[in-house]
Amino acid sequence: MKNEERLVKKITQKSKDFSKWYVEIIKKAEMADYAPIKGMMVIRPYGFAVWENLQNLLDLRIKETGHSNAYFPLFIPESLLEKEAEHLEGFSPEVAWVTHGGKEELEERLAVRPTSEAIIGNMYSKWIKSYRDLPVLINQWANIVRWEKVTRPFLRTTEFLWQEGHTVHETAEEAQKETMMILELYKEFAESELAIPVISGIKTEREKFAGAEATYCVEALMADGKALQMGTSHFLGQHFSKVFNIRFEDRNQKLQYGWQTSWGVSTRLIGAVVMAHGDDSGLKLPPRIAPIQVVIVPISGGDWQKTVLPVATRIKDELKQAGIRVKLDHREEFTPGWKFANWEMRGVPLRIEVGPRDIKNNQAIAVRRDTGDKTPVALDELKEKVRATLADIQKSLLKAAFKYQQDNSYEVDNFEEFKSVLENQRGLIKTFWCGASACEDRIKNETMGTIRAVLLDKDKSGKANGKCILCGKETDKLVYFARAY
RNA sequence: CGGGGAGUAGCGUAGCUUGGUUUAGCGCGCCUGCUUUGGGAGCAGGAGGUCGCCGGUUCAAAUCCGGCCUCCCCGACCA
Repeated sequence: MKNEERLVKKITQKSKDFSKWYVEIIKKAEMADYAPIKGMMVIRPYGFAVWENLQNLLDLRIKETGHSNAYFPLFIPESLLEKEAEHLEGFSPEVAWVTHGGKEELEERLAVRPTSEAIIGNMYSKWIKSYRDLPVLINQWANIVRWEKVTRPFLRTTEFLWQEGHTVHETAEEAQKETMMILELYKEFAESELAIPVISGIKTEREKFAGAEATYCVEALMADGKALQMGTSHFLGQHFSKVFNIRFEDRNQKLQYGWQTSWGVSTRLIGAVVMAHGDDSGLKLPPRIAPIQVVIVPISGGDWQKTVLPVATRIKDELKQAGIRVKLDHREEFTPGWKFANWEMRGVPLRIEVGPRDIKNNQAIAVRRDTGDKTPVALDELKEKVRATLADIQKSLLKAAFKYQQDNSYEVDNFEEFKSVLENQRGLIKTFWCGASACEDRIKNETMGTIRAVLLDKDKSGKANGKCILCGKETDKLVYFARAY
């Protein structure tokens, strides 16, 4: 008990003030820091290393499914952004404009991209002439600027990093298939790499991407009971191809407009990882994306440099050779206890302690960040044990997050109960909705709950019909409600 | 964007109401030395500040006034 108190003495408790806890962890773990411009942050090396790991793992999947990376301009001429009316209307409140080059005012304002459909559509119209040019499967990793009014590190920042895929297909079916394939890819990625279980579905008219025919999404439930959108996959139909004139001659020698998709995930995912797994001692990073998977803390004291350090160094080399991201913390200016707490703050999944006692027994102590379990491990089994434990930590983080999601999911069918859940427990509410924007709006006004996703048929598991939670009308739309970020 | 709160050393803060007693104080951290080191070490000595920025009032401003910037909370808006 006393130990636990000491561990948490410097951090705001997660349960007491979630948003303060969140910001504090991000700053203390040196993930990010505020920049002197509203809503902008610096992603510090430790945070950026998480992003790089996450990026590599996702990039691999994007390429495995046939896409290539490219890079398009940061600026979009106003005339291009204006072409798709809904798109412009949706984004115009958040666009940052460049009006001058040096001292001269520009003839035409340039938007700093809030997303790249317009500039990419413009280029695609030049590149696509025949069905033989299709499909076009391009992704770009880029920065985006949206002038948001309320910002929070990683979750919503004025500038953020993301990937955006932009594809063009011969047929609606093929584009639809791509949209769904990416949705599944995001879901699999979130669960197996970030250890965050997600729900998926389609957005309502109100919530869909400006200019899309349909928006599909993956959403996760955070520790404060609010939902966070983790990624979106849009079926764009021919909205953009018509205004950007992306036409091709099809197999029957007829001119046709291309069918498009776009999809993206951002640095927001880092915020999701922080919120989903962290606790009162700091971050808990899933081993798959942790910049440091194993930290070795030698117990200093006496002639440790001659006895303990060589063994610790040997362990480091062995693990490194096995492809494990390992760090040996041999700093003399800090005591072991301080290092324990510090690496816990940074969310390193596994700690290995080596001291004089261990050396006598030819062992080391392995301590898990997720459970706190301490286990002696024989030195000659260490490599295999570490590998297995990291895999197990990855699994158990997902399991714990999944349990949380289950424990905070509700199925209700009367509005009073619905209101009470959103007011008190929060969490995800599965219920029926008639499909009318009027009901959606009223529910939002009265409860602050929004429809995060309309379940796809395949996820409904037998529940075909029910009554709208608000108006009682018979409907087949099963939806997830939640308060959202 | 509206309402409320805040900004003093790397972090947390006292001082502000009632301007001068402050050479701006304290805790943690930092530096040096010695002793320590299995859950945030101890002692001794030391360094570190344009009091968010700009301007005004005054003999005198961290303190009073105005403008601006940034952060937090509540709402509106929004991927």
